[in-house]
Amino acid sequence: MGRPPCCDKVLGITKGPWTPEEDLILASYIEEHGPGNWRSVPTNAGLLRCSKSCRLRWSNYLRPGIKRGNFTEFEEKKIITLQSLWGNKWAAIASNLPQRTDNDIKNYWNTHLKKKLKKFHSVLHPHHLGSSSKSFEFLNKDYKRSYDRTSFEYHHLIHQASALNKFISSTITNSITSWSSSTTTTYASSTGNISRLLEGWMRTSPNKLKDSSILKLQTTQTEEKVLPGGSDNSNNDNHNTSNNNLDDDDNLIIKKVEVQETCNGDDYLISNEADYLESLLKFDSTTIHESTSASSKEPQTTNTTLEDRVDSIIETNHQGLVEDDQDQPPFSLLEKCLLDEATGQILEEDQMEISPIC
DNA sequence: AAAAATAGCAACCGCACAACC
DNA sequence: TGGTTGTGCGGTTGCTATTTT
Repeated sequence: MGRPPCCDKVLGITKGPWTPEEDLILASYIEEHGPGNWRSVPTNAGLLRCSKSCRLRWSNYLRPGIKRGNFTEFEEKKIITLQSLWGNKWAAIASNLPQRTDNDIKNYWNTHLKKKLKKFHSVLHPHHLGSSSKSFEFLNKDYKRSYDRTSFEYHHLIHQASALNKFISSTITNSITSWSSSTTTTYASSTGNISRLLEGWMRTSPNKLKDSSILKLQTTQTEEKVLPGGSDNSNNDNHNTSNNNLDDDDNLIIKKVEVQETCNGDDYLISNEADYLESLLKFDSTTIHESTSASSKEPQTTNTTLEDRVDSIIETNHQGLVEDDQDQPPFSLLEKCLLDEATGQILEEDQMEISPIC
């Protein structure tokens, strides 16, 4: 069976980068008719593009409300956290960052965050160099099954979670200064995006739009100001990013020294596991109850052994994954710890809770 | 100053799945 | 019930800009 050939196999279909004219045509059409029925969009709008290409262009670039440019430290830590929980579920992650597209997040992960995590992994496991491309999959994997508390994996998870927690805290703290000085740009509408495009296009092709009606359209249809600097702005963003990367590299070096200083023996593992488990137990039992078991109203006892408590945490976490109809997202305490301790007031900062993965 | 290497990102590709007929 | 279509999604590619040599 299988799908018939995509329309982009048809001769005469334009591929490659979109021109400002095409963007304008598409945006105008969507604004008039609304998104949907993409099959008919190229024909009706008079575009020599495949429907898929139109949909992607709209959803990843022209759609109103898309924020482009630098990711904030809050967005960054949210991506790191969610990726560690869900893996490469970019659409799900993007749903928690409404102004970002899945493609944008994916690119940012692949070009920035993955490198940071790779370095982090190499610091943690210098003897496992080269196997760090999936640094945090241990969380995602372990998230999906129950644990044997006597197993090596269990202790390894606790250890890595502790290290991850510290890493995120360190990265966030170190990046706050650099990120806070950078600015992000919100493109409130598709016409705003097109204005930016036109600006950039005119810079590279100053003669192209000399008498273009599109230019007139741009200046008359939108009251929005083109950002000062236009494409230069993005260049500045790139510079900022580069500087940030340098900063992060320095921070990672410092971090490496710190880790090496504290990783001098087995005591490190034991003490940190103990510390981390202790930190887990500091959570109010009501919080555990509310975040993982909305259906049960029974109060949680706090007079239990450490092992029992951890078992309870993991068990409720596991159940949380199974029960789809819960009001609360299936967040484990471990994950909540990572989230809260690593990011400070992550939820308070933004008044936005993380949606459960579908 | 020029060539090579690298980074960043927009766009493409192909699979999966649900809705529809 | 099975085929077709539309859409969503994640992985990958290829172009351009920037940095390094």
